[in-house]
Amino acid sequence: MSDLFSYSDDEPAARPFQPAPPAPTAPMAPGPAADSYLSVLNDRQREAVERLDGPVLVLAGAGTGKTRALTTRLGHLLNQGRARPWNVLAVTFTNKAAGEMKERVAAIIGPAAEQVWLGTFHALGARILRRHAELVGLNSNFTILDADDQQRLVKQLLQAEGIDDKKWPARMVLTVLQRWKDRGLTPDKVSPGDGGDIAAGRLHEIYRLYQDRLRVLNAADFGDLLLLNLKLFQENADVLEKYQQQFAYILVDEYQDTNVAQYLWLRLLAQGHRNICCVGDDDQSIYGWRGAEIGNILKFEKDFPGAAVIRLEQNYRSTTRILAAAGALIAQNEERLGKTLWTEGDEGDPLIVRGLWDGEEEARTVADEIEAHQRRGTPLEQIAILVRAGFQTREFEERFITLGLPYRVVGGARFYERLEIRDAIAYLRLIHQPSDDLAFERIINKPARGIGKTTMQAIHALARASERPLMDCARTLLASDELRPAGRRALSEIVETFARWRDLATHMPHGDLAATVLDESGYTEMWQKDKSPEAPGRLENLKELVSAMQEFETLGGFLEHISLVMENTVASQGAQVSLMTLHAAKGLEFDVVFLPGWEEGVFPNQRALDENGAAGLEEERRLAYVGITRARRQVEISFAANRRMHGLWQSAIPSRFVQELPNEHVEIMSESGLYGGGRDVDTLSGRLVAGDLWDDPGAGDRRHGPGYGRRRGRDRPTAAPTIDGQGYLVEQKPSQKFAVGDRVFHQKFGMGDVVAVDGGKLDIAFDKAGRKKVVDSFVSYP
DNA sequence: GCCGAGGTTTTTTTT
DNA sequence: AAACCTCGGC
Repeated sequence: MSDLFSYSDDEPAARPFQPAPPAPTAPMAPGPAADSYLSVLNDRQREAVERLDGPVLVLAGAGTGKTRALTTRLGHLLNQGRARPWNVLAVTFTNKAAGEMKERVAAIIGPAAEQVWLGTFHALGARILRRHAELVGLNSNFTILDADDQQRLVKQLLQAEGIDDKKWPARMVLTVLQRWKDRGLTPDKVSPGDGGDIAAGRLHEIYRLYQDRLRVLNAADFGDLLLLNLKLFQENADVLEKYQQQFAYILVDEYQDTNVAQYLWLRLLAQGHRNICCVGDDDQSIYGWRGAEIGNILKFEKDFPGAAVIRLEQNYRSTTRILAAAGALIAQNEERLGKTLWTEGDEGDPLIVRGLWDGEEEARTVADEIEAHQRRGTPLEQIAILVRAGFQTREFEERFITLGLPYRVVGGARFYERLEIRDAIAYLRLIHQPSDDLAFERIINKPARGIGKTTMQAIHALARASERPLMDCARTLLASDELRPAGRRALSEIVETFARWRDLATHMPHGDLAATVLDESGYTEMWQKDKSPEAPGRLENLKELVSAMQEFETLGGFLEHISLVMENTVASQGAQVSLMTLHAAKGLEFDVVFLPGWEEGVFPNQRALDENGAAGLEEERRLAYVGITRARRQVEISFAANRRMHGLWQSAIPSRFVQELPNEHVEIMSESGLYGGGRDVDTLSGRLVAGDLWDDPGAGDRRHGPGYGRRRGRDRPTAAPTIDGQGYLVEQKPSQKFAVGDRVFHQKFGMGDVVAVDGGKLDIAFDKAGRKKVVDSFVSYP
């Protein structure tokens, strides 16, 4: 019996898609309008656009015009009259991608683009769910919980169940729950043993409690938006059929990032017309940690027999050397469909790889290089620094601030995640949806209005006993004699005020409502009285929130926006260098890309390696591939020999990815001694030589001297670094063996005693620098 | 219920 | 090193 609701890893779907119907008999006659947008496409892209029927997989390498093909396809099928806008489902992963697509489609077909079901998986899932919420036990005004809400909720559950939330942090518990949801597993599909010993071996129980709690709160988390769609479709054949009929054409962007739940959702919806077109690049699958199933794209042809597979391999972005380097790197991965990018463009410059002494020097060097690029005419907004993890931006920011170099951090702390904004939203949520206990708890006594522990305990006790929302219980308690007069008065006042606001919400524009609420609640006043330096900024943010609300038709619409979109509202002003994580950079391109922090443990990230082994390494490598392929003209990679992490110095060795780059496309600029740590350069397998400026590791202050920042190409000083393509592949000499108690010398930290030995890593108590962990090759006997 | 001292933990990536 | 948390004193 077929089971479209379940997923198997290695077998084709129980009831696979039928082969594509034969291509339309009458060839389409492209009108003049069609010509204009089709003529700019290459043959492959054009095929991806014109093959409208049956399942199609477009394997689109980086920079091959993937978005253009997808968007044009959407415009084309509407333009051809194949479907009405609302018969098309177009799914993306990010709101940004959705917005871009909407814009481009509008350019082809005009305002009708608005009618297309175009959005992220989550936004579309929510849209469908709101229409049928009652069928899955929710009210249509359900709240979408954000990460913070979820975590608080799990923490409460753990504590209520007497599970040590130190040993099993809510964060960790939630991650596993989310992975289950990503895989389409509802509590009934999870066995008691599946959680391992997490949450004292009671994770499945916690999962069930968590879901129960969400129902009571009339809330859904991100995973539920998909999961409840599946439940809805599974239990209501008529609803499913309606959508299957409606969506005559389905388009999916970034297919390599879909998780199992999303895959099942698509597979169900595609059953109606079987016109599904997925665009993706297995080499850019970098969301495995979020449940993305690279297998979805790898087995597309099995799932959709007869699927047309179209490869887009002509790259319009990068130089041949960048493509060659990226290609050689990614070729080390086993799990891939295989693509070879090519370009008609220039050869370009080699990639630059720099070994530097420490993180500070790395930041200094990158900043100087950026200024050099700027002088040579590259605008700042065409330069990006891409890091593995968010915290790595800090060193660069500090350097840029001292230099006065304008920069922006993309995807950092988000507007809607700020404390004051979350508080303000909690007020609005509670007005919109009185059973939102998380919002209730957040603001019922903020600002302090005399609702203390005792009152809250009474409310909680009743809520637990009656399984009713806190706001309800508060009201019940007010009608009883349970509360002490002081608490009662305070509670009564705020509860009544909320009732009044709720009434106000029905006739007042919600922007005004928000202003009124913030004012009357005393929330604004609380920050006005606050003397902390952040307070004025917070008030600014609140004002911004109120004005942002004006753009929305309804309060519900606004709340949906903030739960799902959550994008940074900071508009980029003027020319700025971009600073972001590799993940955030996907889909973007820049003339010049800096890739710092290429050290083992940092990139590839140690935890990715520890937790996911070979698969983790491959994902890290794909991340490197994404990074390199962001660049049009120039890539500058760097690694530091020493880095301060968590307050202590750590030594590191260059990332294995450095060595995986092809010699002929790489130019090495390393400080002498960096690889070997005090060892003579001659002991390296080649001639890794640095310029004279770099020979003295203590020359920190001289590094801004003449000649700095122009060590490439024609500008290179005559006594310049000799770059031998074979040179940098460092043969680590067998490490010298050190023993506990040895007296040793380190270039930066001076003399010290070995306290512990762990393989190649030494724990050393330095006389001056304190205790550090250091790789043994940086240490020698005095 | 608020504040500060002291101790601990942090850093993977995000719809 | 900085941010976060917890606990004890007011």
